[in-house]
Amino acid sequence: MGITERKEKQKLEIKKMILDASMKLFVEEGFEHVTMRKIADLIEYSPTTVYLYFKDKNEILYNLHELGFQKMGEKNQNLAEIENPLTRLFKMGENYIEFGLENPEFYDVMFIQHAPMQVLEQMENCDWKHGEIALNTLKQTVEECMQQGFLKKGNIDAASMSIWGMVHGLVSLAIRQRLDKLCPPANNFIGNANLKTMMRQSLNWFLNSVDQSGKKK
Amino acid sequence: MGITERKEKQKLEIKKMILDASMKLFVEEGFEHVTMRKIADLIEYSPTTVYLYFKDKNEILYNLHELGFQKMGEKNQNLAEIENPLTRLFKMGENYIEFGLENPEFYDVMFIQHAPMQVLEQMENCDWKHGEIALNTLKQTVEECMQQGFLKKGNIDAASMSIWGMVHGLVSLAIRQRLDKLCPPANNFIGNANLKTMMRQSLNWFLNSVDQSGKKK
DNA sequence: TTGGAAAATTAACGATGTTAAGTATTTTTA
DNA sequence: TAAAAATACTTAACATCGTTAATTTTCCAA
Repeated sequence: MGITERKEKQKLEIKKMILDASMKLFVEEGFEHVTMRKIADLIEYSPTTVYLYFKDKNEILYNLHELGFQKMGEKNQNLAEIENPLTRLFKMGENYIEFGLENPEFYDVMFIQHAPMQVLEQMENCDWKHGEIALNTLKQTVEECMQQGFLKKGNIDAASMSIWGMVHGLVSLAIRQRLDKLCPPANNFIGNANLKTMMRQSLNWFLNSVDQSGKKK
Repeated sequence: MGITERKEKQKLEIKKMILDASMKLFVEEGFEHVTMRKIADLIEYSPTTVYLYFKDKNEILYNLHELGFQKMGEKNQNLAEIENPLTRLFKMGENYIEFGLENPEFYDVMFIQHAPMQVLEQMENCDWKHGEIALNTLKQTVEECMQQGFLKKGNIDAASMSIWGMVHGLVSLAIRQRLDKLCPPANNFIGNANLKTMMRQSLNWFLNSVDQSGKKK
């Protein structure tokens, strides 16, 4: 029955068009410019048509949040080959910060906006799959670090949360303009080298202080 | 000329009424329920009257953000008496986390929402005074910790940002529902003891790992 | 008492997300 | 192939939002 098959393909195509349009809007014009009507304009359909493919705006944002995790995953492909778990941990942090500063709109919908979590709450299996996966790879690395004496042994969950918290804290403060006026040269902006350098220094200080393996280097 | 004086007092009173109404709304009903019309309803004036006392909604939110810092300052009065800088640092973190979990709406407008920073950008002297003051007391404590050998000596700014980043990261992840599904007992909610305990453990692990003063205790 | 400033209101504009009802289009059935 | 049924899409509308312009009411001074 090739006919329903084709129809489903068309349906998926339009879904993709909608998501592409949303992405274009929020990457190029920022989050608040992602509106149902502008999306409809871009794909040249009427606003209500969008509702035939997505339940509501939150569902669109949920899908964008998923695409964000996909994009972040791609950036993290350079981690697998790093043997030393502490070096890997540092690179993970560096990747995370870079991703956030380079893709502030994606970062926003992944870790700051309410919308995707609201969608999650109304699903039958309402786990935050993407968050769990990401956190688990962090935990794994933290565990390796503890086993090899790079990190003080202790509650792996607590330690992982510290580290995630730290990098998320830096990135989200930057994205929400809390560091613009605080970091030395007054004219910082997201993507600015100064900001990134400062954040890398913070990460560096943290991991150096935390490193228990005698004096490394 | 007591007449213009009284008028100014009345003007201030209405300003206060507006801010009180806004606070009531966002504390009791959450951020997105703070609307100009609801504020007007509460103070029993027409919506446009609010604009005679505040330039726009952002300016109201800016004032709420200021009140938040005031409230946070009150909570931190228990710090002055703590001699040991590392103990003080821990208490600072604990206070910060508690404040965030107990006043999520205040925390939101202080450290997450765009609005207050947008107001700042259009002021002549556009420093983020409140942020700077708070960060400076943190820096001071970090410096003391370094001088007394509790923390690895290094860039004070970087170290301070690490610590602020960490606690802000934890609180903002919690406030934006990123920890609800992640922390063991599935039914976490803001204000929940589990969440708070987990965060304290993270803070604890962090500061213990970072502590350089031989084996304390 | 009246004229003018100050304070407050009404009405409206252009957005927003979303729903209900109606129209085209396409597919299935007789 | 023509009628019936299902699908796809649009138009119109609702309630809400922040905000501005024009208008009315209130109040004080000459």
